Amino acid sequence: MKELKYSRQRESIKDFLMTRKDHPTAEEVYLNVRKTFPNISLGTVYRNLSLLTSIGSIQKISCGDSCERFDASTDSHYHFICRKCGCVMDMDMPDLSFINTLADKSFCGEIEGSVTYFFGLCEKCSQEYVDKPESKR
Amino acid sequence: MKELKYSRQRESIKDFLMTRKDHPTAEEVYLNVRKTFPNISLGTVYRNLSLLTSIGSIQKISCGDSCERFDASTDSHYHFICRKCGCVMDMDMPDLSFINTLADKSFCGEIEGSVTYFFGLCEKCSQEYVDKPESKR
DNA sequence: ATACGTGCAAACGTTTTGCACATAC
DNA sequence: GTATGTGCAAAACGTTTGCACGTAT
Repeated sequence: MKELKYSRQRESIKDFLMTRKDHPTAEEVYLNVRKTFPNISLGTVYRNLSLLTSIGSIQKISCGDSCERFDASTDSHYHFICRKCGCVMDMDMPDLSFINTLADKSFCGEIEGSVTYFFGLCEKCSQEYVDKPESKR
Repeated sequence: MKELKYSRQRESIKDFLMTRKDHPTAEEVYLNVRKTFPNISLGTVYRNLSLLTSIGSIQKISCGDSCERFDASTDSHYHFICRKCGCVMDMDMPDLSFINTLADKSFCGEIEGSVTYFFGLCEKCSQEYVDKPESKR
């Protein structure tokens, strides 16, 4: 069994993620943590992000984007992805886990869970659509 | 506006996808289409897969896996991913689009749609769990 | 003292792209 | 004839890994 030792870098990565409500990519984490640890390497960031994910301390979000994103809040919640600006936001909405029961009814294996992403236009981007004349969209 | 010209390679890619109910990766498409066009390049496969996706002729499935998968059936349906063998299967289950309405109620932007993936054990893998003694799992 | 973490750089797997040639129209 | 498609190879991209050194315990 592998023992977990403290590291300032790991703490700093986790701390940074906790300050953010958007969902930074590994690169963004790297650029920010570098302000505190100028010599930290991208490899270390990846290693720690994946370690933190595996111990359930953070959550990895795979949203069909080219790269993974990370979220310090690990309680189950839903994400929205804006098709225009690409931002990823938390949704504040009721639990949907009953769809797993629904799925199970017509499925022969074993449903353990599900992931749902919503997409569309975020508040800011949908405002722009309303404000601008069609020609400028 | 870019004009779309016929190509035998593209047709062959689409045809191959239509014969498959699992959801091949670009690599798998490449290996199979190569039986008909031994000189086809992986680049051509990627170019055509992304072109077919953009005209809505096929569907791209991003399931947090390392690579994208492609599906010739473009009507909205749900996918299941086995956490053990990694297979991706279609779900035969009722429409869930009402969750978009549900999401919209507590959201400030504009919900255009959603993607849901179910995960767990497929029929085959869940059978193995039942058959084998715990020590062999 | 020793196991675990780090920085660095090289390697990896997937996908994209620049180019000259081939093909559809 | 011309715009679009292709094959090839190189590059880009995000991510992982091997190694020697550093640090926590």
